This record gives sequence, structure tokens and C-alpha cells, in this order.
Amino acid sequence: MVDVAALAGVGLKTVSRVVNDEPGVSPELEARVRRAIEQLRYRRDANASMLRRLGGKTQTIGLVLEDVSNPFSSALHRAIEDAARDRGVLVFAGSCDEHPDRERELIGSFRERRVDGLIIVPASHDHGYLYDDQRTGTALVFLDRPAVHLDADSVVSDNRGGAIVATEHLLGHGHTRIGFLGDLLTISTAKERLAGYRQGLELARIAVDERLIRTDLHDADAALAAVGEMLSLPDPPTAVFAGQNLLTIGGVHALRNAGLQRRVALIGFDDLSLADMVDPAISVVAQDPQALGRSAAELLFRRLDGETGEAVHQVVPVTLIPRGSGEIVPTSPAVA
Amino acid sequence: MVDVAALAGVGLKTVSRVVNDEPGVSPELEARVRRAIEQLRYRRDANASMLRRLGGKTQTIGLVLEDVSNPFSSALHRAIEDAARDRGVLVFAGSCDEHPDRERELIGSFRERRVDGLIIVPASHDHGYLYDDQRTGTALVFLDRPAVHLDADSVVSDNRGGAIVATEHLLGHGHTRIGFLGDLLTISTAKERLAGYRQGLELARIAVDERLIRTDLHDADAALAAVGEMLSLPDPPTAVFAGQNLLTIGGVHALRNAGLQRRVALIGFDDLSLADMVDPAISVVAQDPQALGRSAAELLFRRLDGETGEAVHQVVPVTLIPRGSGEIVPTSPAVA
DNA sequence: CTGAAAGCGCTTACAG
DNA sequence: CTGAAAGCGCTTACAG
Repeated sequence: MVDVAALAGVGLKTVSRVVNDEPGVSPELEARVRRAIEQLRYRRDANASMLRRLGGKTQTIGLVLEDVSNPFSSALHRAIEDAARDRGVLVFAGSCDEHPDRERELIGSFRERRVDGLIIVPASHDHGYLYDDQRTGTALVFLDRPAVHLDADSVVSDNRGGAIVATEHLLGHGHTRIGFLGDLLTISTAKERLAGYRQGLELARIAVDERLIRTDLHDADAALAAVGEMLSLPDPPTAVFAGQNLLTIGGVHALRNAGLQRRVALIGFDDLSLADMVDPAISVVAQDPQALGRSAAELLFRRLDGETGEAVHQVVPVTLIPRGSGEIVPTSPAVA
Repeated sequence: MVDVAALAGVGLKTVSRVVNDEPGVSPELEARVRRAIEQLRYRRDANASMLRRLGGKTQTIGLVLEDVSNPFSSALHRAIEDAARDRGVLVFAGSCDEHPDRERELIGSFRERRVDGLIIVPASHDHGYLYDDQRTGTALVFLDRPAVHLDADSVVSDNRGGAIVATEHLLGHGHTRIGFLGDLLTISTAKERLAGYRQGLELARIAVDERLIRTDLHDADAALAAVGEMLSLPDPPTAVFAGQNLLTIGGVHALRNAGLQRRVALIGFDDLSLADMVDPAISVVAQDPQALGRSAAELLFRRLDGETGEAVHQVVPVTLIPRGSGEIVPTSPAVA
């Protein structure tokens, strides 16, 4: 910037004015400065610029995801990017693969770079460590899962409601023995979906059979094995509700292996690409990652704009999409 | 940092030494400084820190993708994130949706934040505007598509080779009328894949029928329509080679709509999740996004470590995965 | 082993 | 409308 000022034969402050589009620079000087900028290919250093501005914002936010490469996370990411772009804000993203340590590391790195806000799909189960950040003005929004031990905004899917709807849908088609496949119960969404499943059965006054509930399954293979075991019970399930993407895939595999994909009903939580091309097409409770991401970004920017009200907790609706697999009716054991 | 120094009763420089793990601080003073840091919850400002360091690195890189939410882009992203994490480097990511303007905007924002390097899946067709960045020390790697009008490292898939393999695979199963679905020809990968298709036919001395080549298709619907039209030709294709993910999906839809999914062969370029559960399972030429991303990051960091050799151009192999749809043999017109 | 002074690239608060 | 001085939070280059 000094070089530009020297070349243009003006003071430092005048260059600063031009670069920041501040008013009060004569057209003649402005032209000289712009010419010098062009000639020297000068680019203002945003980091230095923000250093001196009091309460300066870096115009960056940090995004903590489960895994930037999984379809749900990356859809959230895109929705947040779009909202951020409208504001000229750049986003740092990182994956923590359900490791609490990695969450803290990532946030530590974001903090060193002085991000203005954080949108967090949390892996840890105690967010008290963010209290200082919150107090000192970092905007915080929890996404997909609420904060624990911290009073902060959150945006989550209607996990329990969606699980109730899926369970009732299966019950409505005549199923009473419905297997449940759940992710790690340390993940709040998994817990909520299980609670919804139980609640759906209770509302219909169907006794819960604990042998049909398999939790802490974290990948497709675990789900495949779990369904295999359920199917060899003396009184096997006639339908399966898979509480998550990968578990749905494992469930479909298990049913196909057993040749039962047209006999045993299946509903998955969270949509899958190509779900409509599998035979039978896979019925799902679809989440709305665009809405989740957009809402989280909106809440974050509202906080950055000075909103100081109580923590907001938004719940985004989910939608049952019947495609075939969830509409299979139970076959009598004799026929099966 | 002044506050910490004051509380600990030491000089500024001593705090700086402790924070940066520099040697030569007595254990006693170090303990006092650490206590003060703890008490004041001090966090060093990485942006300010880097400002004074000469040739200071921000330990950030910028990643320009087609779309953070598409599976191919996000797999690249994850591979790059992992490599960056090993070095304590944070990544800014952004989507440009094939808009050259957006590519320049994004890179402009990254430049203002003084990223150390850029990994770019380019949307524009002239990268001369990056010459100054390159000269002033920004490391540059082009990913998935090479740079145009700029001599820079690149990592791309073996697009032409993969297309030849796919075409020869179909020829080997007796097909001579093979439809080609291609993305916008402004995208180099689309051009290469088309070239590979032509080359495969030529090697087998099969005349190319231009009516079987449809390019500039950018989404599933366009591919669906294109296949519909091909099928109503007097001499329709007995196989289809889809040059990209979404086009594969559109192609499958079109064949199913026509009830021909078991009659007309199909191979897609780039793998799809659930491809093995569709009936028939979808044969593909799979790319290796992990290897692409990892290699790009390695090249980038090698440049950042001072490597000044000629621009490197890596080609990552692709793999044909036969799953069923690509192994269908042509039915005689009479039977069809 | 320790710290006071100068400076990174910029903006603020001020005086003209 | 214009610019010289001071300062943002830190590190460098020095002197002790």
C-alpha cells in the first residue's frame, strides 16, 4: 500500500480510502491511485485490514461437519456456502468423523484464525468449552444435533416425528414386528429416532420386542449382520426401519441376500440417491439438508448482526416418501 | 498478549517465546506465563502472528470445486482435507458450478485472505490471470482438468483411456451401435471422454455414426431426452456410454421408461452409490477421487516446501467395474 | 535467559 | 478533500 501511495504520489490514507470505497476523494486522485493499483497489481491484505478495525470481522466462518464427503454433510455445506456467499463470507470446513477430539481441534484452529462464527454438527457431548467463545462474541449455531451444556442456537430435523411417521406407516400396512436399526446411541439423532420408533409402537399399543432393536450400528456391514440375525429369529420381523443412510444400504443388502426384498418391508431414515431405481424402490423419511443448512446460516448471521435474544431452537420437518419398499404388506409365515 | 505479559510480570517477547514453543525460557518464567495464559484464556491471533513473519504462511489453502455437495467434488475435498490436516493447514472451499466468473471471484476472496496455495477444479478457460499469483509464490495445482494458458501442475483422471476401455468393453460384447452421452464440450473431461469413445470405435474400424453422439448434456433430464430420441432412430443403439454421473442416471431412467434396461447395455463414467443394487446393476468406469485429491494436495505441499521444478502433470488411472448393465449382449432387431 | 524498540500492512482518530 | 501520527497483535533484530 505504501508502494501504491508512493507511485500515485498521495498519502497512505488516500489509498486506503480508495481501496475501501470511502467517499471524499477527488476524482483526479482516485484515478491516479487506481492506476497505481493496476500497475503494481496491488491486492489489499484482508487479514491486516481487519487487525486494526475495532471489533473487526474476518468475514469467515468455521463449519464443523461429520464428514465433508458424505452426502448429508455436503448438502448442508452447500446451503451454508450459498448463504455465506451472499454476505461475502468465506467458509472453512472440516470433518470430525464423530471424534470429539477432532471437533475441539478443528474449532481451536478456527479460533486462531478468528472466524466470526461457527456452525457445528457436534461430535462431542459437552460444549461448555465454547462458553468463552460465545461470551466474547463468536456466533454459534448447532446443526443436526443440539448443544450439550451450553445455551446456543440449534437447527435439527424432526427426528422423533419422522421415526413415528415411519413406524406408523409400517403399522398401517399391517406390520407388528418391525425391526429397528440404529446408529451409536451417543448420537442424539439416533437416540431420537429410536425414541420415535418406540413411541410409534406404544401409540398403537404394540409391545416392544427388544430383540428387534439393534443399536450402535455405525456402518452398512453392521446393519447387514444385524438384519441377518433378526431374520433367523423364530419370529422374525416383517418390516425393518433403518435409522440412517448406511444402515438402510446394509438392510437392503441383507434382505436381497436372503431373497426377501419383496417380502420384508423397509423404510430408511434420510434419502439416498438412486433409491428410486432399486427394486423395490426404497421408501424413506427424507430430511431437508438445504433447509437445515440455510436456517443455520440465517441464525448465525442474525447473531452476527447483533441479535441477542434467547437461544433459538428450530426443528425442520421431514417427509415420508413412499416408493415401494415401505408399502410391502406382511406375508403370513406359512407363505413365507 | 500484553495482558498476559503484564499478569505474568514478564516481557512481551517472553510470552511470544512460550506461545511459539521457542527454546530458551527458564522453566519458572514459562510456568508463570502458562498460568497467565490459562487465567486470561489467551489465544494467539494467527492472522496477526503471520503478518510480521517474513514470507509468513497463513497455513490455509483455497479449494475451488465444481460443487461442494456433489459426490465427486466432496470426495476430492475430503482427501485434500486429510492431507492438509496432517500439516496443520486449514482449507477454504467454494463451489463455482461451471461459472468462470465464480471461479475468479472465489480466487479473489482467497487471495485477499492470503492463502498459501490453491487447488482448482477450473470452470474458466483461461488461467492467465493467475500468472501473478504464481510468480509471487502462491502454489497452484489444477485438479480434474488442466490449466489453460498457464504452466501449472495438474492431476487428472485418465479420461480418454477410460472411455476407450468402456467402448472396447461394449464392442467386445458384440455392440457396434453405441450411443454416447456427453457433458458440455467446454469441459475438458467431456471432450476427452468423447475423444476416447471415437478412438475406441476407430481402433475397431467401426464407423462413427454422429446421430448416436449427443453432447452438451448437463443434467439427467437432458440425458433422458437424448436417449429417448436415440431409441426412436430407425437403427437405434444397442448400448449406451454415459460420460458422466448425472447422464448415467438419466440414461438408466430412459431405458427403464422404454422397458429396455435388460436389452440395451449401459456403462457410465464415474461411479454411483447404490449402483450395485439397481437392476441390472450399473457397470461403470470408476474414477479414484481419493487418489486425485491426495495427489493434488501432495503436489501443492511439495511446491510450498520449495520445489521449483517444471510443472508436473499426473494422470490417475480409472477402473472398469462390470456389474451387469455393461455386459448385456445385443438382441437381434427381430427379437427386440 | 530476557526484554525494549521497531515494524508487518493496514485503519483510526485527528489536524489541517 | 488530504495526510501525518499512532496503534491493531504479533514477531524480528538487537542489546544486554
